[in-house]
Amino acid sequence: MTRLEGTTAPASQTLSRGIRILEVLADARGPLSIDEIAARLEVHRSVAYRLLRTLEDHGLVERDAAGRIELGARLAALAAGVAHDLQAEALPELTAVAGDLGVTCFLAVLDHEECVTLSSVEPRHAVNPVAQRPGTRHPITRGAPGKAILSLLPTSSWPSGVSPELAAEVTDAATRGFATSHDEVIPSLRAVAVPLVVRGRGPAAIAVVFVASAHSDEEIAARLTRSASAIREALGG
Amino acid sequence: MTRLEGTTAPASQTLSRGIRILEVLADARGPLSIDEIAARLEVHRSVAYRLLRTLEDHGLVERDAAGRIELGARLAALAAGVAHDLQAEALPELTAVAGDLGVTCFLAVLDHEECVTLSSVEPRHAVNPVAQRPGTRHPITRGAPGKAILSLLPTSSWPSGVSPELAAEVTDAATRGFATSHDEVIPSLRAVAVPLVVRGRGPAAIAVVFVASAHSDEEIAARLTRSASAIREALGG
DNA sequence: GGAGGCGTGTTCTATATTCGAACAAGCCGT
DNA sequence: ACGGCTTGTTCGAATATAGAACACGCCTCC
Repeated sequence: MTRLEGTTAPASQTLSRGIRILEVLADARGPLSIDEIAARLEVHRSVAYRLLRTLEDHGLVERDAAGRIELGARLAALAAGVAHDLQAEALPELTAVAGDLGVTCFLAVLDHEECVTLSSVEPRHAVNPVAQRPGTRHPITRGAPGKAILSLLPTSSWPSGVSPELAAEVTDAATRGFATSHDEVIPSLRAVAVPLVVRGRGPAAIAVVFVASAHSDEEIAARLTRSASAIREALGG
Repeated sequence: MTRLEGTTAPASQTLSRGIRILEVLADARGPLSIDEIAARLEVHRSVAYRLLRTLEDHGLVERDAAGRIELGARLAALAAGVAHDLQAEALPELTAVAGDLGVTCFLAVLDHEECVTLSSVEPRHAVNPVAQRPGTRHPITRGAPGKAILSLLPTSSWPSGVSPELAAEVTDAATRGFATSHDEVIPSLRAVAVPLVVRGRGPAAIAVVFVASAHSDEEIAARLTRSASAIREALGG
Protein backbone atom coordinates (compact mmCIF):
# COMPACT_ATOMS: atom_id res chain seq x y z
CA MET A 1 0.00 0.00 0.00
CA THR A 2 1.31 3.40 -0.91
CA ARG A 3 1.59 5.91 1.87
CA LEU A 4 -1.22 8.37 1.41
CA GLU A 5 0.20 11.43 3.10
CA GLY A 6 3.77 10.78 2.03
CA THR A 7 4.80 14.25 0.93
CA THR A 8 6.98 15.56 3.73
CA ALA A 9 6.10 13.84 6.97
CA PRO A 10 7.30 10.30 7.60
CA ALA A 11 5.01 8.41 9.91
CA SER A 12 4.69 4.82 10.91
CA GLN A 13 1.88 3.10 9.06
CA THR A 14 1.73 0.08 11.30
CA LEU A 15 1.65 2.05 14.53
CA SER A 16 -0.90 4.45 13.14
CA ARG A 17 -3.19 1.60 12.20
CA GLY A 18 -2.82 0.07 15.63
CA ILE A 19 -3.82 3.33 17.26
CA ARG A 20 -6.74 3.70 14.91
CA ILE A 21 -8.02 0.38 16.17
CA LEU A 22 -8.15 1.86 19.67
CA GLU A 23 -9.90 4.95 18.35
CA VAL A 24 -12.44 2.85 16.48
CA LEU A 25 -13.12 0.78 19.59
CA ALA A 26 -13.54 3.86 21.76
CA ASP A 27 -15.89 5.29 19.18
CA ALA A 28 -17.95 2.13 18.92
CA ARG A 29 -18.70 2.10 22.67
CA GLY A 30 -18.94 -1.65 22.63
CA PRO A 31 -17.24 -4.83 21.45
CA LEU A 32 -16.44 -5.29 17.75
CA SER A 33 -15.55 -8.33 15.68
CA ILE A 34 -12.25 -8.52 13.84
CA ASP A 35 -14.02 -8.19 10.53
CA GLU A 36 -15.81 -5.04 11.64
CA ILE A 37 -12.54 -3.54 12.75
CA ALA A 38 -10.81 -4.48 9.51
CA ALA A 39 -13.66 -2.96 7.52
CA ARG A 40 -13.55 0.33 9.43
CA LEU A 41 -9.76 0.55 9.05
CA GLU A 42 -9.98 -0.48 5.40
CA VAL A 43 -7.26 -3.06 5.84
CA HIS A 44 -7.13 -6.76 5.20
CA ARG A 45 -8.44 -9.03 7.93
CA SER A 46 -5.07 -10.67 8.47
CA VAL A 47 -3.53 -7.25 9.09
CA ALA A 48 -6.14 -6.38 11.66
CA TYR A 49 -5.64 -9.77 13.21
CA ARG A 50 -1.90 -9.31 13.69
CA LEU A 51 -2.32 -5.80 15.07
CA LEU A 52 -4.98 -6.98 17.47
CA ARG A 53 -2.77 -9.78 18.66
CA THR A 54 -0.07 -7.26 19.52
CA LEU A 55 -2.51 -4.93 21.23
CA GLU A 56 -3.84 -7.87 23.20
CA ASP A 57 -0.32 -8.90 24.25
CA HIS A 58 0.08 -5.48 25.80
CA GLY A 59 -3.35 -5.53 27.44
CA LEU A 60 -4.67 -2.61 25.42
CA VAL A 61 -7.54 -4.69 24.07
CA GLU A 62 -9.33 -7.71 25.49
CA ARG A 63 -11.79 -10.26 24.22
CA ASP A 64 -15.22 -10.67 25.69
CA ALA A 65 -16.96 -13.97 26.28
CA ALA A 66 -18.00 -14.17 22.62
CA GLY A 67 -14.45 -13.57 21.37
CA ARG A 68 -15.10 -10.03 20.25
CA ILE A 69 -12.71 -7.18 20.85
CA GLU A 70 -13.01 -4.33 23.33
CA LEU A 71 -10.68 -1.84 24.99
CA GLY A 72 -8.50 -3.30 27.74
CA ALA A 73 -8.23 -2.21 31.35
CA ARG A 74 -4.54 -1.47 30.91
CA LEU A 75 -5.55 1.71 29.10
CA ALA A 76 -6.87 3.06 32.39
CA ALA A 77 -3.45 2.51 33.93
CA LEU A 78 -1.79 4.39 31.10
CA ALA A 79 -4.25 7.26 31.37
CA ALA A 80 -3.40 7.61 35.05
CA GLY A 81 0.05 8.70 33.92
CA VAL A 82 -1.29 11.69 31.96
CA ALA A 83 -0.17 14.87 33.71
CA HIS A 84 0.48 12.68 36.72
CA ASP A 85 1.80 15.36 39.07
CA LEU A 86 -0.98 17.75 38.13
CA GLN A 87 -3.65 15.15 38.81
CA ALA A 88 -2.03 14.14 42.08
CA GLU A 89 -1.90 17.70 43.39
CA ALA A 90 -5.31 18.67 42.06
CA LEU A 91 -7.33 15.77 43.43
CA PRO A 92 -7.34 16.82 47.10
CA GLU A 93 -8.33 20.32 46.05
CA LEU A 94 -11.11 19.03 43.82
CA THR A 95 -12.38 16.96 46.71
CA ALA A 96 -12.30 19.91 49.07
CA VAL A 97 -14.16 22.18 46.66
CA ALA A 98 -16.77 19.54 45.89
CA GLY A 99 -17.34 19.07 49.60
CA ASP A 100 -17.33 22.74 50.55
CA LEU A 101 -19.66 23.87 47.79
CA GLY A 102 -21.67 20.71 47.28
CA VAL A 103 -21.05 20.62 43.55
CA THR A 104 -19.19 18.47 41.05
CA CYS A 105 -15.62 19.70 40.66
CA PHE A 106 -13.20 18.64 37.94
CA LEU A 107 -9.84 19.24 36.29
CA ALA A 108 -9.65 19.75 32.51
CA VAL A 109 -6.72 20.26 30.16
CA LEU A 110 -6.28 21.43 26.59
CA ASP A 111 -5.94 18.77 23.90
CA HIS A 112 -5.54 20.35 20.46
CA GLU A 113 -8.86 22.15 20.08
CA GLU A 114 -10.70 20.20 22.69
CA CYS A 115 -11.07 20.33 26.44
CA VAL A 116 -10.56 16.96 28.15
CA THR A 117 -11.60 16.16 31.71
CA LEU A 118 -8.81 14.34 33.58
CA SER A 119 -10.15 14.01 37.13
CA SER A 120 -13.58 14.62 38.57
CA VAL A 121 -15.04 14.54 42.06
CA GLU A 122 -18.75 14.30 42.70
CA PRO A 123 -20.46 15.54 45.85
CA ARG A 124 -22.96 13.38 47.64
CA HIS A 125 -26.03 12.81 45.46
CA ALA A 126 -24.58 14.33 42.34
CA VAL A 127 -27.02 15.86 39.92
CA ASN A 128 -25.55 14.29 36.82
CA PRO A 129 -22.73 11.89 37.59
CA VAL A 130 -22.12 10.87 34.01
CA ALA A 131 -21.62 14.38 32.76
CA GLN A 132 -18.04 14.96 33.77
CA ARG A 133 -16.49 11.53 33.81
CA PRO A 134 -12.75 11.52 33.21
CA GLY A 135 -12.15 11.42 29.48
CA THR A 136 -15.12 13.61 28.62
CA ARG A 137 -14.32 15.90 25.70
CA HIS A 138 -15.84 19.12 24.46
CA PRO A 139 -14.78 21.65 21.86
CA ILE A 140 -12.78 24.37 23.56
CA THR A 141 -15.31 26.93 22.36
CA ARG A 142 -18.12 25.55 24.48
CA GLY A 143 -18.43 25.30 28.22
CA ALA A 144 -16.84 27.14 31.12
CA PRO A 145 -13.55 25.22 31.32
CA GLY A 146 -13.00 25.56 27.59
CA LYS A 147 -13.55 29.29 27.74
CA ALA A 148 -11.28 29.57 30.77
CA ILE A 149 -8.54 27.83 28.82
CA LEU A 150 -9.29 29.96 25.78
CA SER A 151 -8.76 33.05 27.90
CA LEU A 152 -5.17 31.88 28.45
CA LEU A 153 -4.36 31.49 24.77
CA PRO A 154 -3.29 34.26 22.41
CA THR A 155 -6.01 35.00 19.88
CA SER A 156 -3.61 33.82 17.17
CA SER A 157 -3.97 30.24 18.37
CA TRP A 158 -7.73 30.35 18.75
CA PRO A 159 -9.66 27.92 16.59
CA SER A 160 -11.18 29.36 13.46
CA GLY A 161 -14.81 30.36 13.61
CA VAL A 162 -14.91 32.05 16.99
CA SER A 163 -17.94 34.29 17.02
CA PRO A 164 -17.71 37.95 18.15
CA GLU A 165 -19.96 37.08 21.09
CA LEU A 166 -17.63 34.32 22.23
CA ALA A 167 -14.57 36.53 21.79
CA ALA A 168 -16.15 39.21 23.96
CA GLU A 169 -17.06 36.63 26.56
CA VAL A 170 -13.55 35.23 26.65
CA THR A 171 -11.88 38.63 27.03
CA ASP A 172 -14.40 39.31 29.76
CA ALA A 173 -13.42 36.05 31.44
CA ALA A 174 -9.76 37.02 31.14
CA THR A 175 -10.32 40.26 33.03
CA ARG A 176 -12.60 38.72 35.66
CA GLY A 177 -10.40 35.67 36.08
CA PHE A 178 -13.16 33.12 35.59
CA ALA A 179 -15.53 31.86 32.93
CA THR A 180 -19.12 30.70 33.23
CA SER A 181 -21.58 28.72 31.17
CA HIS A 182 -25.30 28.28 31.40
CA ASP A 183 -27.27 25.69 29.44
CA GLU A 184 -24.29 25.51 27.15
CA VAL A 185 -23.11 21.92 27.23
CA ILE A 186 -25.79 20.20 29.29
CA PRO A 187 -29.30 21.65 29.52
CA SER A 188 -30.21 23.35 32.79
CA LEU A 189 -26.67 23.03 34.15
CA ARG A 190 -24.44 25.93 35.05
CA ALA A 191 -20.66 25.93 35.41
CA VAL A 192 -17.88 28.17 36.69
CA ALA A 193 -14.24 27.66 35.72
CA VAL A 194 -10.92 29.31 36.49
CA PRO A 195 -7.76 28.92 34.40
CA LEU A 196 -4.79 27.05 35.80
CA VAL A 197 -1.29 27.57 34.51
CA VAL A 198 1.49 25.34 35.77
CA ARG A 199 5.12 25.79 34.81
CA GLY A 200 6.13 23.74 31.81
CA ARG A 201 2.65 22.33 31.30
CA GLY A 202 -0.14 23.20 28.90
CA PRO A 203 -3.10 25.37 29.86
CA ALA A 204 -5.64 23.77 32.19
CA ALA A 205 -8.68 24.73 34.23
CA ILE A 206 -10.56 23.65 37.32
CA ALA A 207 -14.30 23.98 37.23
CA VAL A 208 -17.55 23.12 38.94
CA VAL A 209 -20.96 22.20 37.50
CA PHE A 210 -24.31 22.40 39.28
CA VAL A 211 -28.02 22.89 38.73
CA ALA A 212 -28.32 25.47 41.46
CA SER A 213 -26.00 26.77 44.10
CA ALA A 214 -26.35 28.80 47.27
CA HIS A 215 -23.26 30.73 46.27
CA SER A 216 -22.77 33.46 43.71
CA ASP A 217 -20.55 32.95 40.70
CA GLU A 218 -18.02 35.30 42.25
CA GLU A 219 -17.90 33.35 45.50
CA ILE A 220 -17.43 30.09 43.63
CA ALA A 221 -14.76 31.61 41.43
CA ALA A 222 -12.90 32.90 44.47
CA ARG A 223 -12.94 29.44 45.99
CA LEU A 224 -11.68 27.87 42.78
CA THR A 225 -8.97 30.50 42.45
CA ARG A 226 -7.70 29.67 45.91
CA SER A 227 -7.47 26.00 44.96
CA ALA A 228 -5.80 26.83 41.65
CA SER A 229 -3.16 28.85 43.48
CA ALA A 230 -2.57 26.02 45.92
CA ILE A 231 -2.08 23.55 43.08
CA ARG A 232 0.20 25.90 41.19
CA GLU A 233 2.37 26.54 44.21
CA ALA A 234 2.55 22.86 45.09
CA LEU A 235 4.00 22.25 41.63
CA GLY A 236 6.39 25.16 41.94
CA GLY A 237 5.10 27.24 39.10
CA MET B 1 16.35 -6.85 13.52
CA THR B 2 15.38 -10.44 13.94
CA ARG B 3 12.13 -11.12 15.72
CA LEU B 4 13.00 -12.38 19.15
CA GLU B 5 9.98 -14.48 19.97
CA GLY B 6 9.43 -15.74 16.44
CA THR B 7 8.64 -19.35 17.14
CA THR B 8 4.91 -19.59 16.77
CA ALA B 9 3.30 -16.23 17.43
CA PRO B 10 3.45 -13.49 14.83
CA ALA B 11 3.28 -10.02 16.32
CA SER B 12 3.85 -6.55 15.01
CA GLN B 13 7.24 -5.22 15.99
CA THR B 14 6.51 -1.61 15.09
CA LEU B 15 3.23 -1.46 16.98
CA SER B 16 4.75 -3.20 19.97
CA ARG B 17 7.54 -0.66 20.14
CA GLY B 18 5.07 2.19 19.93
CA ILE B 19 3.08 0.78 22.82
CA ARG B 20 6.24 0.26 24.82
CA ILE B 21 6.90 3.97 24.48
CA LEU B 22 3.61 4.63 26.22
CA GLU B 23 4.46 2.11 28.91
CA VAL B 24 7.87 3.66 29.45
CA LEU B 25 6.33 7.12 29.73
CA ALA B 26 3.71 5.94 32.20
CA ASP B 27 6.43 4.26 34.21
CA ALA B 28 8.65 7.33 34.24
CA ARG B 29 5.93 9.49 35.79
CA GLY B 30 7.34 12.55 34.08
CA PRO B 31 8.57 13.88 30.74
CA LEU B 32 11.38 12.08 28.90
CA SER B 33 13.70 13.13 26.10
CA ILE B 34 13.74 11.24 22.83
CA ASP B 35 17.17 9.88 23.60
CA GLU B 36 16.06 8.57 26.96
CA ILE B 37 13.11 6.84 25.33
CA ALA B 38 15.30 5.35 22.60
CA ALA B 39 17.73 4.07 25.22
CA ARG B 40 15.01 2.41 27.27
CA LEU B 41 13.51 0.79 24.19
CA GLU B 42 16.96 -0.21 22.92
CA VAL B 43 16.20 1.14 19.48
CA HIS B 44 17.89 3.71 17.32
CA ARG B 45 16.99 7.35 17.89
CA SER B 46 15.53 7.76 14.45
CA VAL B 47 13.19 4.86 15.11
CA ALA B 48 11.98 6.38 18.34
CA TYR B 49 11.61 9.68 16.58
CA ARG B 50 9.34 8.31 13.88
CA LEU B 51 7.24 6.36 16.36
CA LEU B 52 6.89 9.43 18.56
CA ARG B 53 5.82 11.51 15.61
CA THR B 54 3.04 9.03 14.89
CA LEU B 55 1.98 8.90 18.53
CA GLU B 56 1.97 12.68 18.60
CA ASP B 57 -0.17 12.86 15.46
CA HIS B 58 -2.78 10.83 17.28
CA GLY B 59 -2.52 12.86 20.47
CA LEU B 60 -1.24 9.96 22.57
CA VAL B 61 1.90 11.88 23.50
CA GLU B 62 2.55 15.60 23.79
CA ARG B 63 5.58 17.78 24.19
CA ASP B 64 6.11 20.01 27.18
CA ALA B 65 7.53 23.51 27.07
CA ALA B 66 11.08 22.14 26.88
CA GLY B 67 10.26 19.84 23.97
CA ARG B 68 10.31 16.68 26.02
CA ILE B 69 7.76 13.93 25.67
CA GLU B 70 4.91 13.05 27.99
CA LEU B 71 1.65 11.14 27.77
CA GLY B 72 -1.13 12.97 25.93
CA ALA B 73 -4.56 13.89 27.20
CA ARG B 74 -6.18 11.85 24.44
CA LEU B 75 -5.30 8.74 26.42
CA ALA B 76 -7.83 9.81 29.04
CA ALA B 77 -10.49 9.89 26.34
CA LEU B 78 -9.56 6.38 25.21
CA ALA B 79 -9.60 5.07 28.77
CA ALA B 80 -13.14 6.39 29.19
CA GLY B 81 -14.18 3.78 26.63
CA VAL B 82 -12.93 0.87 28.74
CA ALA B 83 -15.94 -1.15 29.91
CA HIS B 84 -17.99 1.90 29.04
CA ASP B 85 -21.39 0.55 29.96
CA LEU B 86 -20.14 -0.91 33.20
CA GLN B 87 -18.58 2.38 34.25
CA ALA B 88 -21.69 4.30 33.27
CA GLU B 89 -23.99 2.09 35.32
CA ALA B 90 -21.64 1.79 38.26
CA LEU B 91 -20.86 5.46 38.79
CA PRO B 92 -24.22 6.49 40.31
CA GLU B 93 -24.04 3.51 42.63
CA LEU B 94 -20.50 4.32 43.68
CA THR B 95 -21.58 7.86 44.41
CA ALA B 96 -24.53 6.67 46.46
CA VAL B 97 -22.42 4.27 48.51
CA ALA B 98 -19.71 6.86 49.11
CA GLY B 99 -22.32 9.30 50.30
CA ASP B 100 -24.30 6.85 52.41
CA LEU B 101 -21.32 5.33 54.19
CA GLY B 102 -18.94 8.28 54.08
CA VAL B 103 -16.13 6.25 52.53
CA THR B 104 -14.24 6.07 49.26
CA CYS B 105 -15.99 3.71 46.85
CA PHE B 106 -14.54 2.35 43.62
CA LEU B 107 -14.95 -0.08 40.75
CA ALA B 108 -12.12 -2.45 39.86
CA VAL B 109 -11.72 -5.05 37.11
CA LEU B 110 -9.39 -7.92 36.41
CA ASP B 111 -6.47 -7.30 34.07
CA HIS B 112 -4.37 -10.44 33.66
CA GLU B 113 -3.08 -10.96 37.19
CA GLU B 114 -3.72 -7.46 38.37
CA CYS B 115 -6.67 -5.54 39.73
CA VAL B 116 -7.20 -2.15 38.04
CA THR B 117 -9.38 0.62 39.41
CA LEU B 118 -11.62 2.09 36.71
CA SER B 119 -13.82 4.60 38.55
CA SER B 120 -13.58 5.99 42.04
CA VAL B 121 -15.74 8.31 44.12
CA GLU B 122 -14.41 10.08 47.21
CA PRO B 123 -16.63 11.25 50.06
CA ARG B 124 -16.19 14.71 51.47
CA HIS B 125 -12.77 15.06 53.15
CA ALA B 126 -11.40 11.78 51.94
CA VAL B 127 -8.76 10.17 54.06
CA ASN B 128 -6.39 9.39 51.24
CA PRO B 129 -7.58 10.75 47.91
CA VAL B 130 -4.60 9.53 45.92
CA ALA B 131 -4.96 5.92 46.97
CA GLN B 132 -7.68 4.81 44.61
CA ARG B 133 -7.31 7.02 41.60
CA PRO B 134 -8.56 5.46 38.38
CA GLY B 135 -5.75 3.45 36.87
CA THR B 136 -4.37 2.26 40.21
CA ARG B 137 -3.10 -1.30 39.95
CA HIS B 138 -2.40 -3.99 42.49
CA PRO B 139 -1.58 -7.68 42.23
CA ILE B 140 -4.80 -9.62 42.43
CA THR B 141 -3.49 -11.43 45.50
CA ARG B 142 -3.47 -8.31 47.66
CA GLY B 143 -6.31 -6.11 48.76
CA ALA B 144 -10.02 -6.64 49.15
CA PRO B 145 -11.12 -6.12 45.52
CA GLY B 146 -8.39 -8.46 44.28
CA LYS B 147 -9.49 -11.17 46.67
CA ALA B 148 -13.13 -10.62 45.76
CA ILE B 149 -12.24 -11.12 42.10
CA LEU B 150 -10.09 -14.11 43.01
CA SER B 151 -13.10 -15.67 44.70
CA LEU B 152 -14.85 -15.65 41.31
CA LEU B 153 -12.07 -17.51 39.51
CA PRO B 154 -11.54 -21.26 39.43
CA THR B 155 -8.43 -22.22 41.37
CA SER B 156 -6.93 -23.44 38.10
CA SER B 157 -6.58 -19.87 36.89
CA TRP B 158 -5.19 -18.52 40.10
CA PRO B 159 -1.72 -17.04 39.87
CA SER B 160 1.10 -19.26 41.04
CA GLY B 161 2.34 -18.77 44.57
CA VAL B 162 -0.94 -18.37 46.38
CA SER B 163 -0.29 -19.11 50.04
CA PRO B 164 -2.51 -21.50 52.00
CA GLU B 165 -3.60 -18.57 54.17
CA LEU B 166 -4.71 -16.59 51.14
CA ALA B 167 -6.48 -19.59 49.66
CA ALA B 168 -8.41 -20.08 52.89
CA GLU B 169 -9.28 -16.42 53.01
CA VAL B 170 -10.53 -16.45 49.43
CA THR B 171 -12.72 -19.49 49.90
CA ASP B 172 -14.03 -17.83 53.03
CA ALA B 173 -14.80 -14.71 50.99
CA ALA B 174 -16.58 -16.83 48.41
CA THR B 175 -18.94 -18.29 51.01
CA ARG B 176 -19.53 -14.97 52.79
CA GLY B 177 -19.90 -13.06 49.54
CA PHE B 178 -17.37 -10.37 50.38
CA ALA B 179 -13.66 -9.91 50.98
CA THR B 180 -11.84 -7.63 53.39
CA SER B 181 -8.37 -6.30 53.87
CA HIS B 182 -6.66 -4.58 56.76
CA ASP B 183 -3.29 -2.84 56.52
CA GLU B 184 -2.73 -4.88 53.39
CA VAL B 185 -2.20 -2.38 50.61
CA ILE B 186 -2.08 0.92 52.46
CA PRO B 187 -1.08 1.07 56.12
CA SER B 188 -3.91 1.70 58.60
CA LEU B 189 -6.58 1.44 55.91
CA ARG B 190 -9.31 -1.14 55.78
CA ALA B 191 -11.36 -2.24 52.81
CA VAL B 192 -14.45 -4.27 51.98
CA ALA B 193 -15.20 -5.59 48.50
CA VAL B 194 -17.91 -7.61 46.83
CA PRO B 195 -17.55 -9.42 43.49
CA LEU B 196 -19.47 -8.21 40.47
CA VAL B 197 -20.23 -10.43 37.52
CA VAL B 198 -21.83 -8.97 34.43
CA ARG B 199 -22.90 -10.99 31.45
CA GLY B 200 -20.22 -11.25 28.79
CA ARG B 201 -17.72 -9.25 30.79
CA GLY B 202 -14.74 -10.22 32.90
CA PRO B 203 -14.84 -10.46 36.67
CA ALA B 204 -15.05 -7.17 38.55
CA ALA B 205 -15.62 -5.86 42.06
CA ILE B 206 -16.91 -2.82 43.86
CA ALA B 207 -15.20 -1.88 47.07
CA VAL B 208 -14.79 0.76 49.74
CA VAL B 209 -11.72 1.89 51.70
CA PHE B 210 -11.69 3.76 55.01
CA VAL B 211 -9.65 4.32 58.16
CA ALA B 212 -12.61 3.78 60.42
CA SER B 213 -16.30 3.30 59.88
CA ALA B 214 -19.39 3.43 62.03
CA HIS B 215 -20.65 0.34 60.23
CA SER B 216 -19.66 -3.29 60.55
CA ASP B 217 -18.06 -5.16 57.68
CA GLU B 218 -21.29 -7.09 57.20
CA GLU B 219 -23.38 -3.93 56.95
CA ILE B 220 -20.99 -2.44 54.42
CA ALA B 221 -20.93 -5.65 52.44
CA ALA B 222 -24.71 -5.76 52.39
CA ARG B 223 -24.83 -2.24 51.04
CA LEU B 224 -22.25 -3.04 48.36
CA THR B 225 -24.09 -6.19 47.40
CA ARG B 226 -27.28 -4.18 46.85
CA SER B 227 -25.40 -1.84 44.52
CA ALA B 228 -23.74 -4.73 42.71
CA SER B 229 -27.12 -6.29 42.07
CA ALA B 230 -28.48 -3.01 40.78
CA ILE B 231 -25.56 -2.64 38.35
CA ARG B 232 -25.84 -6.24 37.20
CA GLU B 233 -29.56 -5.92 36.57
CA ALA B 234 -29.17 -2.62 34.75
CA LEU B 235 -26.81 -4.38 32.34
CA GLY B 236 -29.14 -7.31 31.91
CA GLY B 237 -26.95 -10.03 33.27
C1' DG C 1 -27.91 -34.38 6.70
C1' DG C 2 -25.50 -31.37 4.00
C1' DA C 3 -24.92 -26.88 1.78
C1' DG C 4 -23.69 -22.28 2.69
C1' DG C 5 -22.77 -18.24 5.34
C1' DC C 6 -19.95 -16.18 8.92
C1' DG C 7 -16.53 -16.15 12.05
C1' DT C 8 -11.52 -17.01 13.63
C1' DG C 9 -6.80 -18.47 12.90
C1' DT C 10 -2.60 -19.93 9.71
C1' DT C 11 0.73 -19.94 5.93
C1' DC C 12 3.20 -17.81 2.34
C1' DT C 13 5.81 -14.54 -0.95
C1' DA C 14 6.60 -9.88 -3.11
C1' DT C 15 7.28 -5.54 -1.89
C1' DA C 16 6.48 -1.52 0.47
C1' DT C 17 7.82 -0.10 4.94
C1' DT C 18 10.79 0.16 8.27
C1' DC C 19 15.40 0.20 10.14
C1' DG C 20 19.60 2.39 11.48
C1' DA C 21 23.84 4.90 10.17
C1' DA C 22 25.58 9.20 9.07
C1' DC C 23 24.72 13.93 8.68
C1' DA C 24 22.82 18.78 9.70
C1' DA C 25 21.55 22.16 12.85
C1' DG C 26 19.92 24.52 17.15
C1' DC C 27 20.76 25.61 22.11
C1' DC C 28 23.26 26.32 26.39
C1' DG C 29 26.87 26.10 29.38
C1' DT C 30 31.77 26.97 30.30
C1' DA D 1 34.16 30.39 20.06
C1' DC D 2 34.25 25.92 21.45
C1' DG D 3 32.45 21.41 23.09
C1' DG D 4 28.44 18.90 24.71
C1' DC D 5 23.87 18.28 24.66
C1' DT D 6 19.81 18.04 22.21
C1' DT D 7 16.27 17.49 18.04
C1' DG D 8 15.44 16.78 13.24
C1' DT D 9 16.56 14.92 8.19
C1' DT D 10 18.28 11.98 4.49
C1' DC D 11 18.98 7.53 2.19
C1' DG D 12 20.24 2.81 0.91
C1' DA D 13 19.66 -2.00 2.44
C1' DA D 14 16.99 -5.50 4.25
C1' DT D 15 13.54 -6.93 6.99
C1' DA D 16 9.10 -6.78 8.81
C1' DT D 17 4.78 -6.21 6.94
C1' DA D 18 0.82 -6.54 3.68
C1' DG D 19 -2.60 -9.06 1.66
C1' DA D 20 -4.14 -13.18 -0.88
C1' DA D 21 -5.41 -17.88 -0.39
C1' DC D 22 -6.39 -21.56 2.54
C1' DA D 23 -8.06 -24.48 6.75
C1' DC D 24 -11.27 -24.94 10.27
C1' DG D 25 -15.25 -24.60 13.56
C1' DC D 26 -19.94 -23.15 14.27
C1' DC D 27 -24.13 -21.70 13.28
C1' DT D 28 -28.67 -21.51 10.34
C1' DC D 29 -31.57 -22.84 6.84
C1' DC D 30 -32.81 -25.41 3.30
